[in-house]
Amino acid sequence: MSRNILVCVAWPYVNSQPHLGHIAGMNVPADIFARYHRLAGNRVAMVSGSDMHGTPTALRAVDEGVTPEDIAFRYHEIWANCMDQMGFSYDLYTHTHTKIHEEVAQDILLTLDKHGYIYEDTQSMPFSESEQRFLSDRFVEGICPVCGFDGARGDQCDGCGRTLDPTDLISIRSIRDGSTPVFKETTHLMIKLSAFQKRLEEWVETKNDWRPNVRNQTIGFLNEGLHDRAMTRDIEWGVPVPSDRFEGYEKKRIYVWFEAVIGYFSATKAWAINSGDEEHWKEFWHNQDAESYYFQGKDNIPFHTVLWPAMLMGYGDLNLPTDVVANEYLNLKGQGFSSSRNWAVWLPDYLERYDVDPLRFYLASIMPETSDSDFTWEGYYAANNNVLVATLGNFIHRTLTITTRNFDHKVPDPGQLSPDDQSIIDACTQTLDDVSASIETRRFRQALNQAMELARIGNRYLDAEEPWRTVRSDRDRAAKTLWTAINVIATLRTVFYPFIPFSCDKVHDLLGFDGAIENDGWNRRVVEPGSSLPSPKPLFRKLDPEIVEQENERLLEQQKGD
RNA sequence: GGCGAUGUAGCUCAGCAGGUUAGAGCGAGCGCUUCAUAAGCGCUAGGUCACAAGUUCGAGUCUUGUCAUCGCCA
Repeated sequence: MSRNILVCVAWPYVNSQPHLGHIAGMNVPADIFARYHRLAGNRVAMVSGSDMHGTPTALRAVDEGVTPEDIAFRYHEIWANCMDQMGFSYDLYTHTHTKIHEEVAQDILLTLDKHGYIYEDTQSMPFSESEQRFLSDRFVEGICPVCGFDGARGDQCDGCGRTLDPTDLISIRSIRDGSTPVFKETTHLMIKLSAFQKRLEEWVETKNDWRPNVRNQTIGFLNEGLHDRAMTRDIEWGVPVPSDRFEGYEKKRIYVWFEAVIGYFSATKAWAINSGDEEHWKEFWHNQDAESYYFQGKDNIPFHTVLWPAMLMGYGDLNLPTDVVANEYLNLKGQGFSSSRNWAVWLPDYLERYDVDPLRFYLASIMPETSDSDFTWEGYYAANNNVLVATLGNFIHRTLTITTRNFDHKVPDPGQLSPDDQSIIDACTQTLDDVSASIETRRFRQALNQAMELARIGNRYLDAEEPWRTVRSDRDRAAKTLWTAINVIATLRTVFYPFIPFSCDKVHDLLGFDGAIENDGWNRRVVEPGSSLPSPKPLFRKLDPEIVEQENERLLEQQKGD
């Protein structure tokens, strides 16, 4: 029975270009998951896009003296291009500065209000008299009252890490013009999160298959008790507050924490409209059998396991997350990726010089599923040359080379398989089942290892059967061996497709298959005896060992040059 | 400060309803093979399972405490 699978990927804010740390824990697993499900015959909607209204984007605009739109669209374009080049198979990759997103976000706000979950409250906020505007937390700085660091922001001190309130800052000033703000009362809309406490607790209780950190952190968050939160703020950049319902909010916007998550919903609607069936989104949000998976970083867990579900509950009749797949972080040579310090392998830069699949493969193999992991060029090099080329690529290439040379570019007819041959075919079936089960339960590294194990089985099988020898002494024997090995390749094509789709398309062609892989389903497409095979070409490029040194140099240069 | 996750061979990780000599892949050493992008296959070496105390006939596997890393909250 075909299922409806909604794949939601975190919305990056667009204040820099993407680097490997951004994609390793979110886009890569989400795409593996989505491609697997499509191949398995399920209906998938995979959506995400740029969070245009994030504070970092507005801050960068201040730094550069341009508008937030300029920054947001500049980087959105780069992101969208990279997503495409990486083969991340979004059904829609959009952004939050669209008409439909605005409408949907406002509709959610108004509906929550109609259901009694919105109220007004006043708070004291820094106000710039020179600019006649309120300054949100990140737009003021001053001396930290705890450690004395001069440059602490309104929300946090970078000197000691302490969380702050703007009122705590000594010698508070605006980061925009250095003027000293005064504190003024301002009114905001609040969401009554406390109303959802019990329902959320009961709901989370049922989620036994969530990863331990997701589940426990959510329970911990709920145990502290939910506090109502402001969901508007004094800023010009963002989604306007509906003026026919709320007066005096012309210069306020919906708070980005509230609005950005709505992107999952608005993007599904936008995708449905694009696809020509406006109601199609309901199959993923209303249909109670639909499943939804949210791929996130570990810093975002409560937003997706508590706040967003609360909003959905308050709105009514929308599906809550099936699972929130939160990954840890990818580091770079032991240190966290940092845009500001230019400590990063930038994706556009990578894509200019290297292939996509080796990166997808390496990132999947070191996916930070249970703890932070580390990208190194040594590791990348080794994964490419010692595993991708040596184990997988070599198995495929040696099999096809012997076959095409000795059987006139035709798939040999195996006749009756021996028990040894049959056990290899059984291993193919087993691998399909194993990889499927691992991806279903979101264990991506394990799935990848299980897939690679089949290539090792294939290599051992060839070494044991020695078809290059039997092709002269016992041609029927060689035919059985090679037909069997080619069927292993057909299986590898399937089980690796979620991870390295570009290479699997090539394998599909090397096997002389027609049509698209996705039409073949999650199975071993049986290779027909007598069908013709093109001349094999190596799937992967071997890397020169020197690239390790070069790339490490490059990282240092990049930092210096910044 | 509170909460959560993580800490197992050089590297990446399994193992955790407690039970024979702690496993895999990569890397290293040795050997075999030559169909293959000098790729493949086999064997070997390599671990005080972060540290300490405790429960138990028996603990990477349970309890408590400590330390380290990362994240969240205050």
